[in-house]
Amino acid sequence: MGRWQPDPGGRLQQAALELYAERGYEQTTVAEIADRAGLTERTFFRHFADKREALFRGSGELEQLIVDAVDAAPPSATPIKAIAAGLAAAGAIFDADRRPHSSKRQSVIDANPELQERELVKLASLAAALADALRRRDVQDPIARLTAEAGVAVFRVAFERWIQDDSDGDFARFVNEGIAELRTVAAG
Amino acid sequence: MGRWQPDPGGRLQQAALELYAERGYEQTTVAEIADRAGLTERTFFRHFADKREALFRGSGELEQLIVDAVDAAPPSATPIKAIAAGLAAAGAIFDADRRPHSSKRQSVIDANPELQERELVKLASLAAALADALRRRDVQDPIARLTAEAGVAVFRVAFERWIQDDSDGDFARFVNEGIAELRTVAAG
DNA sequence: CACAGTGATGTCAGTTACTGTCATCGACGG
DNA sequence: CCGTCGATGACAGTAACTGACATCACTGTG
Repeated sequence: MGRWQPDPGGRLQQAALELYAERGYEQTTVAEIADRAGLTERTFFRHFADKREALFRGSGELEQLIVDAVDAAPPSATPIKAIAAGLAAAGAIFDADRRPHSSKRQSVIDANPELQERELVKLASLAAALADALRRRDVQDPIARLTAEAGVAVFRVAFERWIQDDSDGDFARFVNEGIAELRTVAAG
Repeated sequence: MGRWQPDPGGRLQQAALELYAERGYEQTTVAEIADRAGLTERTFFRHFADKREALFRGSGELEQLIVDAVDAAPPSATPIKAIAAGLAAAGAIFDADRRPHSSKRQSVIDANPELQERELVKLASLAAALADALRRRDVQDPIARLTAEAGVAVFRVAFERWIQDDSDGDFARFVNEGIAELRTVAAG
């Protein structure tokens, strides 16, 4: 059948997103996803650890992009500024990937608790990676960890605003807004 | 058989914690848990939505306790101070529940990604509830949300320190330390 | 142009989490 | 003593996920 057609992982991801959006995550079986991609259920599980992961392809690359940007921040930058620079770099993916795709994917996630659960894992992974990046900048714990967690909170707020935004603002702008608000919070 | 013996939910929770600790979460089947509790697998799923939930009994009550304490904080308290008061109130459960139990439970969670995933959900639920509590205090978004997220980060750090602490410090002390460090972070 | 090697896929059997349905038990009020 | 009711048991079924092995298509080598 579909043996040796290109990018099986990508086809599976696309099929999963479509089916999750069409009939809901729970109402979709892995066999159906594999069918639409011209593959078998067994092959699905060779590309993705479980049914949820099909929606989180590329999350590793996004994390790496952000971490690299934190590493690239000048040594003189404070921890929170380094994090801000890292998060702003995510715009390179988001602004290219385009909002419609991100929006569709996010609405699928928002409609299902299991997928939200997995999203939390990805964000926690990001937080851990950011904390590590700060430690490489000789930031001590718990400053490193708290800054990383706060940074992820800013990331979430910024992403949400970016998705809902009409005025075609770029992602970095929303990050900077969130950082400014974080300062206000902690000063209280 | 074990019909009509008291507190079936509690017995199931206890059996689950023991088995997860003895042979690991994945190596334990729900049927085994139910067996040890003198019940059937079907009854397990009447008390818990899934295999993971057996370890998170009472998380709702903990959340309620914290939220109530936030609500009880004086109107003059800043958002971050109200959150601090709420988190400190969790000591009423932790200091009573005693560290050995919390410690055993946490080591089981730390040994398994699926359980960590569920723990993240509970923390996210806490964050959402804290944000709601702040909004009831007329705190606007995104201040409410960011403060709540930062508060949960403080909670995690405090809990970790409390578990590892030798000197019998109470939970509230670690919360206040974390809050102080959060201020340092954001000022950077 | 054969042909062996290699990695990805298909096939199949099996385990287990989880659900729906109905029978049954034990407490409790009348 | 009896009927009601909530909790449990018994049983069948679905679907996620895994292990083992066969098979396909591409690769290079002669």
